[in-house]
Amino acid sequence: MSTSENSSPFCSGNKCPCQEKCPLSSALEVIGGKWKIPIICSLYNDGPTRYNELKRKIKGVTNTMLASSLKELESDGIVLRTQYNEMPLRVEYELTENSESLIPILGKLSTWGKEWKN
Amino acid sequence: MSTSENSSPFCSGNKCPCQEKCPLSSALEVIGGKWKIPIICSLYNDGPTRYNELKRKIKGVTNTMLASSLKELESDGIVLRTQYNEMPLRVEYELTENSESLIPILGKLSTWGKEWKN
DNA sequence: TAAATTACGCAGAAATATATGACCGAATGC
DNA sequence: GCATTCGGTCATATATTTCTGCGTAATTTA
Repeated sequence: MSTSENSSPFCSGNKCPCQEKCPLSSALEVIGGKWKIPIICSLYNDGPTRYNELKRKIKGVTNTMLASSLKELESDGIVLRTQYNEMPLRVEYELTENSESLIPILGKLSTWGKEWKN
Repeated sequence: MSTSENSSPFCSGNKCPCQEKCPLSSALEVIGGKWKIPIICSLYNDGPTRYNELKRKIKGVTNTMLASSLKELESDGIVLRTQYNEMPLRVEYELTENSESLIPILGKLSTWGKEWKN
């Protein structure tokens, strides 16, 4: 079987197994880690949420992890941080429009996960 | 906003943010880790492959990681290990039928990853 | 006869991810 | 006056993941 122009559905051309970073691995890095999915899920379910509210909702998360995960999600364009300079300070996190295209994919992965467990 | 019967597309009912393990996180555990995607990708592209051939194709992988990743994928039902008692020993790895439903989802995640990068 | 191939296993080290608990300054409620 | 809330930061500790290098037994190749 020659790896010609016929490219894999998820790896770039015949470069796979991935010598260079394949887009799938990149995508998995964005949503990987212990707390990213719970964060995305919570924001999707409840809309804009303040930091401490998020912390209360996501059981077990620490300040360190919540703050760093939010930062990564923000720099990856999944989460939008909005700061209102009231007193006390109000900061709200929500999903970006860009991330909307990700949700149905996660839904399918979730369904697969359910079925795969039997 | 009350979290009633209206359930999230990828988390189980109103249990999310995930107190119990959500199926999406479970799914991500199956394909997570540094080498799982390259392995799945290689097996998908090239079909049944022997251990050392796989090792040559997946650049940078060590015996420890390749062996342990293959074992996990096998116990998760993604990869099938077939041993032929010839001399020298021949062992072939390939994707299971069960895993076929996963491929198009990974494809979409990959597409998302590509677009997300711009 | 020596070297390479086969499919890995193992111990220990290094790198990365995650957790713990204290702390910040301004404001508010008791 | 004291504790709490706001949204985090920081240093350190632990846990998990991944890497390094070596070893195996049978067999084929040079």
